[in-house]
Amino acid sequence: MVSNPTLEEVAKLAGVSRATASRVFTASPRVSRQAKRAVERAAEKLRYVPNRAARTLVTGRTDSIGLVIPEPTAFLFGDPFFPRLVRGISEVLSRRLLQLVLLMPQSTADEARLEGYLSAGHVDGVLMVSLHGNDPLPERLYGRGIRVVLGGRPSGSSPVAYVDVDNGGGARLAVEHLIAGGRRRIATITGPLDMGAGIDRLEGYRDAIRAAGLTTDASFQQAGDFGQGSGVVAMQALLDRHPDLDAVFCASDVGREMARLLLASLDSETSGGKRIILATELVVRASSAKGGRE
Amino acid sequence: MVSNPTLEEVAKLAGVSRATASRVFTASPRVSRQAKRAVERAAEKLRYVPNRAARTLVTGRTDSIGLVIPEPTAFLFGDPFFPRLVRGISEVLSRRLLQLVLLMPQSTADEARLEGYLSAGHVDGVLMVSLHGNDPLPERLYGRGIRVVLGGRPSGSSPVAYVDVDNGGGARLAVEHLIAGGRRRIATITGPLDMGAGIDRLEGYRDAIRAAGLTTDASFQQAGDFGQGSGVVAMQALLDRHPDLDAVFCASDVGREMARLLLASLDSETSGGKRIILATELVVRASSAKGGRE
DNA sequence: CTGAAAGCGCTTACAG
DNA sequence: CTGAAAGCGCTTACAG
Repeated sequence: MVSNPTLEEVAKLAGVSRATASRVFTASPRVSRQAKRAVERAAEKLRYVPNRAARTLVTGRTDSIGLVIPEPTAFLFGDPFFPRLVRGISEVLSRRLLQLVLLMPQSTADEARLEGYLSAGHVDGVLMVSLHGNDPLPERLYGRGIRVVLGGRPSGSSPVAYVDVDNGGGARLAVEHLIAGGRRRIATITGPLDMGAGIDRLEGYRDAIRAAGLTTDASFQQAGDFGQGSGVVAMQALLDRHPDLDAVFCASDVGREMARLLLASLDSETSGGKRIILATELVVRASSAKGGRE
Repeated sequence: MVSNPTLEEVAKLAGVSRATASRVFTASPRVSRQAKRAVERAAEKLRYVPNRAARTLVTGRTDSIGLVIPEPTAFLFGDPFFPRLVRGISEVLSRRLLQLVLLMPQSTADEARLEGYLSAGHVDGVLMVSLHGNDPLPERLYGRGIRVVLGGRPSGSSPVAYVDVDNGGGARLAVEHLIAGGRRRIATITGPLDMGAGIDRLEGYRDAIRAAGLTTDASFQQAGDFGQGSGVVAMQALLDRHPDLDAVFCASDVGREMARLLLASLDSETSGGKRIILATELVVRASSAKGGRE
């Protein structure tokens, strides 16, 4: 921290009390225009910026929000999902003058320290996305009374609020579309099965296959991680097992639209409800048409 | 923030004074084992976490470091340079129990708010990378007495400390290698010319060309932004103008090694010196060999 | 080793 | 509209 001028000094220069000076910076209406002017002038001259720690200590607010993404950065930066997410969240918060603070724990030790950081009152609330299986952080924070909202249903049951899209429905829709197009030997490259999104999409795939009376066994399913690398490998494995596949439902594909929906929901001030599931819509692309095998 | 238990409550439960309790959390040696034990026990029971704002207010430290990357997130996440950078910095800080806080201003308004955030004492120091031309933020922070270190020389002159690699020397080396390999019609796709790295690499290219007595004019130079998309476009433009090119020096190529060097230097505790320029070494790849035009 | 006390820089009832 | 005063939750000389 820096030896900034204090409110006291600003007040003195402006010829008012500290209380009045403070009111100017908290945008209180109870200040005369003269006083306001004098304080603003003094602040400008001294290049005053209110000390955040002091303000937070009394107000209990920090005006910043943490976005926690517990993914290895390499993976994180390779995924087209995240830029949109970060940018969208950033815009929403920006409009409310909230500071977005990105936190990317890279190890268990990092997560432990992060819990301390968040518990100590550094932020007013926490958003967490890309949560895997048994990550205990959300519930621990929740247990401390910290506001936390998850992007994506956690894989287990949890009291923590979350926002999600209808992954199961979206997957079902997609696979039904393939079936309607005449495909019969439909495999799937799943997402990570320790994530709600991965589980739900696989479930949707199965539902559609089952409903159509098609046979499918585990050999038609191959795990991926929503990433491109794993997709290539998985595709290879599927083709080795079933050279005559006529379609593959790729769980990661749903991911593009998710960001948009997630953000749309963030924007709608959903602090009341606990669970928010948004409808999905099917986006039909060329590769699902007859003849394509891309 | 949350209604955490206070130090006072912990002290009471432990049967000691607030001062003694505090000493336990600041790891002061002046505490008896009994007292320490009692305080730790009480803290655990109450799930106590020291209030950061209060501690910061008296110590003046936050134990967190801001990493400012003023790039549009889309671009940012597409660049292989950043994950390594973030991960590396994260590791260094993690070892010292410092919290890394990523800040990505997306607009001028964001930058203005960010200046306030950083000036208000939220972090103990600021790292900034990927600085473009006339960004005033570094100097403004510097003017406030905030510790700031830039990754990469700023394009203009500035009193702000920075760490950089020898971009000019690296570029020269690369082009000399091409010349030694018999290339004569060597073009360059530059980096952004409002960044030190872009400028310096172009300068190195020119030096090598000139020293070899080769002719080169502006038509052999095409601006890029270190990104892949701009590279494709630039390459097209160069080939349109000079279909007989026999080599292209691509400024972005040097970028891979930069991250490594930058991080190596961060790790060497360089708070004393103002300017740090690291030597570059040439990495020869297949595409520079005779016959390649990749 | 321990505690009483001062103080970090703000905000905000409270009483004019 | 304004100011004196209390208080937010800590740390840290200071004096034992």
